[in-house]
Amino acid sequence: MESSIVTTQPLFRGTTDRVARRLLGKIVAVGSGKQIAAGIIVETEAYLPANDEACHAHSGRTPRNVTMFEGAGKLYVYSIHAGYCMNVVTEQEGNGCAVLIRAIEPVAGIKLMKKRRGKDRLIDLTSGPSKLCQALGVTTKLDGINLLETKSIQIGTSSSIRIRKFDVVVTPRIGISKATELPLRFFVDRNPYVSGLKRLHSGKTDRPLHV
DNA sequence: CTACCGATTGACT
DNA sequence: GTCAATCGGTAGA
Repeated sequence: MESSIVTTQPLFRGTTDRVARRLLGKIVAVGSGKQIAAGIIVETEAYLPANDEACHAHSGRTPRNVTMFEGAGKLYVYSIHAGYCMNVVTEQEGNGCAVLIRAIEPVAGIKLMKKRRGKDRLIDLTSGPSKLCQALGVTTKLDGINLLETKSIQIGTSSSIRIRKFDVVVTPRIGISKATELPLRFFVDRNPYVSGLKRLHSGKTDRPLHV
């Protein structure tokens, strides 16, 4: 069921906010065989190349954010507090922008994710940017990797995973102190794994994407 | 070198 | 609801 994720270059093409929207409903899979862990992306945020004070690249290159300037399709992983956050770099080389993956719905490797997280309930595995990195085993070792070339981590579609039709909700980004008004957070309406304030959903959060 | 600070999480009132 | 632990990155002396 976790077989062959199809990753295509057009998936990461276009403006950062468009890519953030497009990544909803796509599969992210890390590892292979018995050690695979995977989920469906249900929440993202866009960090723009210009006029975005919340973007790590806003003040130019630093050792941490170099990957953000390496063009669409690179994986940008950084450490924050006691964990990691993973992003898909967007747009052309030199722009400095990315899409943060904030939440996924688990679909494969649940046992492995529970072990890595030290939690047993599904809702505690991947309902936040640092949680999902821990569940998937993503660290800064994967920073800078090219998603179009590697098999260590794959983001795309899978013919063996059926995705339910879904509505998208757009809100300001959360957890930041600058540029807090820009509507650059995208999430799957009513999906229980979305992080943050659940009252922003249109109804009960009981609608998994995996069917 | 020291000091400050998060694109967070989890424990607690 | 509030709040502190945590640690690598960053800026500044």
